[in-house]
Amino acid sequence: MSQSPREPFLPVIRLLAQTYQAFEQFSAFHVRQMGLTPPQFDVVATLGNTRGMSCKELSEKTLITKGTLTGVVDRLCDKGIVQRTTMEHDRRSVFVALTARGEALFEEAFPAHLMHMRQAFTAFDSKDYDLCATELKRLRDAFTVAMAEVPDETC
Amino acid sequence: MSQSPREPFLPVIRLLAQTYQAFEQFSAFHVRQMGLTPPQFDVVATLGNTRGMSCKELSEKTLITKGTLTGVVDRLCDKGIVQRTTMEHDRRSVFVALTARGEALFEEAFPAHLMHMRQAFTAFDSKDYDLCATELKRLRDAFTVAMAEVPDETC
DNA sequence: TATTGTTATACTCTATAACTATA
DNA sequence: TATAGTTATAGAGTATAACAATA
Repeated sequence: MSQSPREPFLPVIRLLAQTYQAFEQFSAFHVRQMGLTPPQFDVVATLGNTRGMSCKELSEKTLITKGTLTGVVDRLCDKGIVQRTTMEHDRRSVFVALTARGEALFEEAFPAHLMHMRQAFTAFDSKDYDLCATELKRLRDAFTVAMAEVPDETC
Repeated sequence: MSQSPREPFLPVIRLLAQTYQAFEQFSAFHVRQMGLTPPQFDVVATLGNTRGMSCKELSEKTLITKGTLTGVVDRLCDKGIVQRTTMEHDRRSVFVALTARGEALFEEAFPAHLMHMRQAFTAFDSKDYDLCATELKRLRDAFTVAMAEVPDETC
């Protein structure tokens, strides 16, 4: 039923979507068991093993836009997992860091999450990882380059 | 700064997330220019070149759960892009199809979207597509298998 | 009883832009 | 003026479960 591949990238796009959805489903399933949403877990994982960072930096690393990040951080504050402090040298900046409780959650949840994810890779050897990483990198860069060339079209 | 790769799958997961985000950004940018959200476009693209299908089938193809799908289809109905009809032989089912206007949108928007997406793949040859597809398939199946083995853990 | 779809909750995230306070 | 964050809007998608109609 599939047409002749006049658009040879279509299967790749479809596969990428399917792969990500499968990953998301598998990952989010476990994340929610820890009482976090995927974006919240993303923030916690980013703050883990650091002393904290500004909202700007956090936004860049998680790719969550600043407006949305405020809300996500709000909810993590409510849960007592992260805390905000204004920075001394630039009082426009807000420093976000894990609380003691957040640290504890990270120490426990992150390894547990790794263990969960590891189950998906039991059949992979180091050559497989390399191949996979190489192809993903190529794809990622293709989209990134294409996106960088587009924005002018907006106006 | 990156630790020794005790978890060799971590780079792969990170790359997958980055790749999908880059794709999403590039794709959604164009989808929104057509006045649709990504899930709405997904539905329109699935209905395109078909005579329509039940919500159940639509839900399976788009991976949008039935509860959410009702809302997405509602909004597409409001826009006059799809229409619902109850099915004769099984009156529990609802048949969803593009309207004439929806068809027109599809005929115009889908090729335009393909052209947009094609820009990301200018550097790919047929060998690249194959490699990429192979690795994505392996990853997708790994997550799918792992997910299938997990649910019992829930109880 | 099982299935299809809608409804009802209650959140969470999203985009966008205006706004505040610094710098 | 420019930057970092927050707030304000207005949607839109999500999970979940209860529900109605039909099979």
